[in-house]
Amino acid sequence: MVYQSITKHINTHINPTENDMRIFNAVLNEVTVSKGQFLLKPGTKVKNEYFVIKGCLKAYYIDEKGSRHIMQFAVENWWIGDFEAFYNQAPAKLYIEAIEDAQLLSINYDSLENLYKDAPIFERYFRILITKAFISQSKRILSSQEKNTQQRYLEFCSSYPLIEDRVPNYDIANYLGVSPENLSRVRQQIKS
Amino acid sequence: MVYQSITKHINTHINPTENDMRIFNAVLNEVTVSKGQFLLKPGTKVKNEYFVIKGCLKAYYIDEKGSRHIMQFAVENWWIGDFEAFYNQAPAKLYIEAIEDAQLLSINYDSLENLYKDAPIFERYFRILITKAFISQSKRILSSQEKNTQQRYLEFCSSYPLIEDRVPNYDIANYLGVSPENLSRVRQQIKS
DNA sequence: TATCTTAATTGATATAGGTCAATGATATGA
DNA sequence: TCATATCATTGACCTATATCAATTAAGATA
Repeated sequence: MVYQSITKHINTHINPTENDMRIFNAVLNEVTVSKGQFLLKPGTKVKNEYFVIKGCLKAYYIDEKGSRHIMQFAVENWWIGDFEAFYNQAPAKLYIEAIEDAQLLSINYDSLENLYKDAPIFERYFRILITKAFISQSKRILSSQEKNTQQRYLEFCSSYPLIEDRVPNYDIANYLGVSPENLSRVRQQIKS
Repeated sequence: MVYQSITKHINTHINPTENDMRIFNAVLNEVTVSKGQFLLKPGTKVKNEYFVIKGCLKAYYIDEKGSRHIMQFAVENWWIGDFEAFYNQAPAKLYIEAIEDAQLLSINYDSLENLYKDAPIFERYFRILITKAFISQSKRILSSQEKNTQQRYLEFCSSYPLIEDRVPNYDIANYLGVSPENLSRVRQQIKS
């Protein structure tokens, strides 16, 4: 059943009552998106954040020069969204695109605010999640300053083995902030 | 009085009762540190996070090669700490050093966990703060991928005018992940 | 004020990684 | 199965920035 994975995820972070969980499940909606399709495009108002039940997605920004920058990948049991736009209830800046057919649960902004009122323990759940996201972003910043492409690629592969073999190399290169040509050469070096 | 600035900061994010504030103020401790002194060094267990009442500080990491990487500056009304180590109750990886004589309020880990129990609205306060920190980190990552040194420097100056004229240029260069020589040349270009 | 230390600048050179272009290799879909 | 599009690799060349070294400027201290 679709709520199984998110229930498990929640229980690894907080201890909600059955009632808390009833309230929580009631605000979720099921969403599916097929490979290559978009969950979000820039300019549209960001109503939802998404929890991945099945599949693989990427969130990216396209700058004025037309260059793409992948902010985040998501696979099973990850949350994904345009966090800034969601938080500020502003138009999206990001694309969210399915790399594989995906099944998700969505929560919308107003429901979430109500949830915080009706079941405040979820304030804690999301505080913990955002804390962890903050910490991994800190590592990403440090890594990009401290390490060269090869070290960052190897680090990516060992940190996210479930992602590495499900997304194309040029997306990994992009996430790391290097050109696909450069990543290709680095991968050659690693082999030899 | 020392609690004035933090009380104001809290009230811009949440609406605590007087009792909530009493509980909160009771867990804070006053700390002072003079220019060049350390609030934290790697290896020591991270007991506290700090709110800046007065002064300017930097948090940085020194990697295996001996290179320094500034993760964060803090001036009045900012929180600073080794967030990862604090969250995991692990030994510090960061130095926190005063750039100016500083006056701070500290909150320790156990007190904070108790605070969440006794005055759960602070779960919301810190969720909001960490959300904002997450968003500005996202921007930092994007900026480092999308923009050259000059653009990043100008962006830094306009985003953090209160910091720009209080910290040395080589610290700004370091925060941006470029060499001081490079920043110096970029600053010349901007003038002309 | 003079001295010492720290920070900023400037010059010369090296290099990681970017860009452009072409070719190979895989997938995808009729 | 063949045709087409997508992705990965390779080569040649270029550029932003790093690094090393020296000099100048600005702060701090006695």
